[in-house]
Amino acid sequence: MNLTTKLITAAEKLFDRHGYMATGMDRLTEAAGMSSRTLYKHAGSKAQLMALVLSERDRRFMARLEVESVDALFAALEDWVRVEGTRGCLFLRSLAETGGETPEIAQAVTAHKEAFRQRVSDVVASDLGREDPARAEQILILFEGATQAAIYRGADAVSAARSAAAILMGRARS
Amino acid sequence: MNLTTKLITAAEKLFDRHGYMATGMDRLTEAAGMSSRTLYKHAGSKAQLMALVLSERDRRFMARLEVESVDALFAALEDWVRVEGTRGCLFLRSLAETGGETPEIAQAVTAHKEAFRQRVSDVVASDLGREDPARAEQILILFEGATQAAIYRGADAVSAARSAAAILMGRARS
DNA sequence: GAAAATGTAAAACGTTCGTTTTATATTGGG
DNA sequence: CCCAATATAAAACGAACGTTTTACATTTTC
Repeated sequence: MNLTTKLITAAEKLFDRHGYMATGMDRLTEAAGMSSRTLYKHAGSKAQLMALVLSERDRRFMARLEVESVDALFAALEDWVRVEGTRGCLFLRSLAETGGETPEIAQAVTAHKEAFRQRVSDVVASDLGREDPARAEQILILFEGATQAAIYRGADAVSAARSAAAILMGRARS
Repeated sequence: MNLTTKLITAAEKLFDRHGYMATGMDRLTEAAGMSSRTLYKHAGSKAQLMALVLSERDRRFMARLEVESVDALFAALEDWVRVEGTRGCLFLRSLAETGGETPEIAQAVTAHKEAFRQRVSDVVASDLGREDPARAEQILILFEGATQAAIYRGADAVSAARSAAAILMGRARS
């Protein structure tokens, strides 16, 4: 495990658990086990570090969504929250914390959300055997809602979303 | 308009637009048009100010949800995002920004979300003429999802959630 | 019209912020 | 074996953080 990977892993955990702005560079350097000089050589700045974290998280999250049915999509989310916990969407959280005014972060969020939207759309199309943009938008909303509601309703929120999605997909098939 | 109201109004706007942690006390005092001494006499601390903001927002938000049908619930959300914009749920955002480690804030969020859950449950019951906890959970998730998705999908996310809710409620009636 | 309450401006508290610098140690490749 | 390259520790940068204090002005109230 190289230093950059170690840094990004430590940073993701701290940003996720305590927030982006609330996490100081001293905590970052300590958790990553490196000097601030080395940290800045690898990341450039705090905002760029956040962007690196988001990029890595996008890779890891999207890899889990390589499925072909809407039901498998929510099963994947159930796995995700079991492993990663229920602290909401790190992308939208980082956007909110910076007021959308940090270019590197805003850009990483936009890229991820567009890829995510496209993935949901593809999964719906694969499931139905045809495109259905309106239904895909509804499934996306259930997915986001499950992520958000799970913060205070727990993992049950995901299974509730899963069954709602099954009803909507059933309606699309008939 | 008394000073406390003026302070809370200014603080809500700044916290919402730029984030809680990213908003310094100097910006707060300037926007509220008062000295820091007066601000601290009214709010006590920054965390208590955030709790006051959340309490006021709860009052304003819940007042809009005094409806009797699920469709009216989403119509109310459409009005809300038209007036307040699409920056997500300030309650869950404040919780995330503080890592859930600030008691005043965590408590305000818990209280609001429980009241919100109860309201959704009541609206579903009023709409169906009977309790339906599972359906209420699904509607809650659509509501949260619309709020969250609207950040990057715009206000259309709310109407998509609205039509999904209509399908789920139709299913519950038959 | 004195007293109490409530406001102001401004400086200072010690701490932490993100970032850079200086100087030194370790280490892998030609 | 030496030389880049790459790491380290530690101090320092000015600025901003949340908060408190000092000193003074204004308004409200009995």
